[in-house]
Amino acid sequence: MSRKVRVRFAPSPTGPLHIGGIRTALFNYLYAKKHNGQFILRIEDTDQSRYVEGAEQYIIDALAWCGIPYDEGPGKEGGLGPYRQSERKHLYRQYAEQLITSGTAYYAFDSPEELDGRRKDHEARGKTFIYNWDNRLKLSNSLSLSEAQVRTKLDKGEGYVIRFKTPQDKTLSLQDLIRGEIEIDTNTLDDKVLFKSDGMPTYHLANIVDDHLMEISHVIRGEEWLPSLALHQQLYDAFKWQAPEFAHLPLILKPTGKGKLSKRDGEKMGFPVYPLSWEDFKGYREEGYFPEAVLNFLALLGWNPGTEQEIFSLKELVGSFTLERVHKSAARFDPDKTKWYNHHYLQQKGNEELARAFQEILNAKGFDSVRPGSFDHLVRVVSLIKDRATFVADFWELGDYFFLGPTSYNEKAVKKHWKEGTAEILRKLVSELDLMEEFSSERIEKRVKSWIAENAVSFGGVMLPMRLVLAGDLKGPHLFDIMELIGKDESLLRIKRAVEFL
RNA sequence: GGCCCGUUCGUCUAGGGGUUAGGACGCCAGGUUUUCAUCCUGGUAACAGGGGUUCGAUUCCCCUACGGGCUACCA
Repeated sequence: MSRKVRVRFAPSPTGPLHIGGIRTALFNYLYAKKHNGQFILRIEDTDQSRYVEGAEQYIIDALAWCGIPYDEGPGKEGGLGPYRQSERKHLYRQYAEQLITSGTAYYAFDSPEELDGRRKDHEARGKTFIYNWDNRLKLSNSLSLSEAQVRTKLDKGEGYVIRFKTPQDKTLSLQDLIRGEIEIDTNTLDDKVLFKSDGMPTYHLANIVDDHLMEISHVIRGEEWLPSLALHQQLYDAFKWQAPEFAHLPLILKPTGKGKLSKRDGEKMGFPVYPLSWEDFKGYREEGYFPEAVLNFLALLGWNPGTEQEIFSLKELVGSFTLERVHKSAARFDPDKTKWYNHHYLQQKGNEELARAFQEILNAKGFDSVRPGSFDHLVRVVSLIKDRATFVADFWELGDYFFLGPTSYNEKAVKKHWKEGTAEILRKLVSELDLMEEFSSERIEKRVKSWIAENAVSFGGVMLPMRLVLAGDLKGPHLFDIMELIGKDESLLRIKRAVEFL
């Protein structure tokens, strides 16, 4: 009864994958790995007119960046390929014809223009035209025409499509792993095109044929496919093939407003909807998100383990994932939570790793070395500021004063903390600190504290202005740590400069 | 319009015939930090509405409303 688990992610290369697609891929991957099965990538490029250059590579790169590798797919033959439908083109016609022979499909000669005309006509009258049991005998097809007429048309090479002949007056009982039983009255269905006049199959045919040939056991896809389930199930029955099990995932909706998430939302609201950048649209990778954060967030959108655990590694997800716990209802995408996850994962990273990433940003800004010293120094900087960072790129904003003296001072802070005697106090303190040999955080702290005590000045009256002149603002980690890291000369220079300036 | 799917705090969600309806994000407050942030503690806030069934319904059923999807020789 139970088959070997083989699932597939089957995107169409019509553009970049967005995070909804990534989540579908992820759930397929999790299900496969949970059951020691295979995760297959199949490129559904049967519509030549919508093919977008680079989209397939994008899909492959995106999956790789996310860390959900496929076991079989383009460039990774598994014996049941090829995995690009355009390369399987020759396979499909025979299956469509097989259905004609068995009486479950028929040739239709109506031109797209004719059909379009009918649709418009019906629409004008407030009705909807669908090609179905009710009207197919009034249309031009091998059901309404005589055998001789059909023969003639075919011989003449007239364009045709092959349509599925939906049965009449039947109630279909469909099973969905997430939604349970769904009943459909076949009279509400239309006779879908299976094979197009350009010699290519439609999605429906290619999908069923390939899933069968590739021995797919479970079809896990977005909810937008739910209406097609009736057709697909009937196709399996018509071929007398064992159908895979189906699971339709809830959709991902935009953060606010109506509708499902689209690429425009990210643009408007300032968060990525794509894993990788695509043209003008920024990707998660480029915005500084970690793949583990994206995956963790996506996994909890529409699924939960039933416990209060929120942090999951991919491995843990594989262990906990079940389709039974996938939701029925659509989920709104929440950019804030994604950031929270990223903050969490950033804290998990080692300082060296983060320093290396930060180094790249510094290089780009023209700092090839931070201070004589460098990498170790950078690691220390990172260790001091990382807990307040969500992205590696935040490090600059958070710690620019480690690399550059302030070019301006926070006005409000100056107004509040730069009093009349402040300059004089700092001038004296500089002379005091100048005597120091070992300029370590600990020593500086000791020295400053005792100096404050001896001179009977207030702590805040010294510390706040000092911070202001060293960092340009009232922000940052322990002041003496900052001083040690930027060094004695630079520290004193900054103070002197400020005393003159302010 | 037709068909289908759905509906617990603002958001992601747990729960399930009798609960103070739990957690997380966000937000707010307090604490820590003589700064800012992190962090810690606390707080705010929800069962769409109406009918049933039942001793009792947020939980089961029906209707309505609302949300969403599909309705192509696109996937």
